[in-house]
Amino acid sequence: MFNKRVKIKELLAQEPQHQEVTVMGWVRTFRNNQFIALNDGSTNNNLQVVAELGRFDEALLRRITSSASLRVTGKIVPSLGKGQKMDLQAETIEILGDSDPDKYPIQLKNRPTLEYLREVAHFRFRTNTFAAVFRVRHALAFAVHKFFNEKGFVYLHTPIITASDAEGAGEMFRVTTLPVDGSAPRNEDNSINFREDFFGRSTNLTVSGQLEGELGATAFGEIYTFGPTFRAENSNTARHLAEFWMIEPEVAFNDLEDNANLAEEFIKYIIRYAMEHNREDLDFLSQRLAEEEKQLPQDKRSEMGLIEKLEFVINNQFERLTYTEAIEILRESNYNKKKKFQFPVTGWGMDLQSEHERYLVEKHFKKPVILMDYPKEIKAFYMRQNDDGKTVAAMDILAPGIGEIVGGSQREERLDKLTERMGEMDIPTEELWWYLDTRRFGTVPHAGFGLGFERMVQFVTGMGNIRDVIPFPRTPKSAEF
RNA sequence: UCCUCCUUAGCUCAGUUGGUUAGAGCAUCUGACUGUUAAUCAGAGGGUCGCCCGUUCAAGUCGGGCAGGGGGAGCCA
Repeated sequence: MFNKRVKIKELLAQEPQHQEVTVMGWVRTFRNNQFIALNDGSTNNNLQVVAELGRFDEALLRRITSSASLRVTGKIVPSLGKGQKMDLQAETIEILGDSDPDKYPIQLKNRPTLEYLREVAHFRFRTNTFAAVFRVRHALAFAVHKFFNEKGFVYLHTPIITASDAEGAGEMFRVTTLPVDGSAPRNEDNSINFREDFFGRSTNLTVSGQLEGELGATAFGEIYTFGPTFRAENSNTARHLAEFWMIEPEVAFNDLEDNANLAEEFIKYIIRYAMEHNREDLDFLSQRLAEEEKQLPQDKRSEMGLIEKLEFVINNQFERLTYTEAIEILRESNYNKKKKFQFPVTGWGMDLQSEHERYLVEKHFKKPVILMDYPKEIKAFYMRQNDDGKTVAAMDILAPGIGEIVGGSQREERLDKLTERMGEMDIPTEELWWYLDTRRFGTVPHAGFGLGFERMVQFVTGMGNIRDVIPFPRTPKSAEF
């Protein structure tokens, strides 16, 4: 009985010809004691249910309130009104669940802010903006798997609990079953004795699946991971989360250029997929963004609308240049000469500040930029050393409005070079014996990258805050829901 | 973690140089109307002005501390 319902999205695609249907969903608005805008989450477009005057009990109509859930049966007829092509002429209306309008926290007519909706995140999917965002998120996630599957990659589940703390990718969350009240077993020097812990050693939540990914790549040829990642950094920004989802492909026999090609093709593919399958939601989000930007001063508004921006990205080559070239552009820029940068461009070897990256992406090139070959001092130990002795085969992709969306590199496959670098950077080689073994037995050139999924969702939906593109955000001092 | 701004009704916000009973729109409730499109019209209820301490005859308003949130920065994806 219940599964006989028709989805509103399918219904709206049909022609009204007095077909008998059952729909179920949640009330968005109830106008004129007669017209119910019903939404079932399949689309932002509501079905107009008409409860003919006098046909239904006063007591029943009283219960049709914002977000009450209904089962309605009736006939689909051409609408007499102007805003929609069809109505559902209700024959029976059943309240599945009441919603007390005095207590329900979201009144759509009040234009609740994104910040407020974050406080009632358990209901925010019932708003058009969040419904659109999370349907697009779904499409992008699905496209990730589709892309790699079509290319023959193996989806490898790397561990969420890891023992190595040698990756240097940031602060970690400890995983333990030892008591936290001070009664944990101690060593002679009073440090915690983790041999007594669940895993018999100190463990953490993963900050990256890359090292394990490399183990897969050097057997399957190409793998990707797509899973949760955890960073215990005290980062309070619109683009950081303590728990986020990362996609990490790793490919044997690829060099840095292959790596950049893969990343660019991948990004374009998943955007195109969302454009083809979720056009309505993207149109809605594009409009939402335009509305929001109307309130900004002219010079702060985007030059392109959301749809326009996405089309531009999928139809144009990303700009590729080396770190060294980027430093030159920045040094020669009028911005730098007029001392408009907060951090002056001092010269080769400096780490790029986000204002520098933004200048390159948003002012100079006005498109996504792939920066390659960074000084080895500012990059991780596993990146392949270039012949110049100064740089490593690193690659960052910077997206307009978001900043770094991809970080990757060709990996150092030469055992001696790798261990030498680990020594210089105080990375314990003993702990990573299994990682180094790939360089001892059949080592191959290989490369990979990490793409922050939420940042990608931000880019595609135009949402300014990363907390609004993950269903239940985890950030410092915040883990409700 | 640093800089900066904010916190007043269920929501979004006004609130003057400190001064009597703190306002509006929307939401909610009651009534009217009935092919509406954020329906409309009339009326009603709704406040420990984030929390604590201080200055003052008097604090929503001034000062200090704390908490939460926004924007920017760092770390990064």
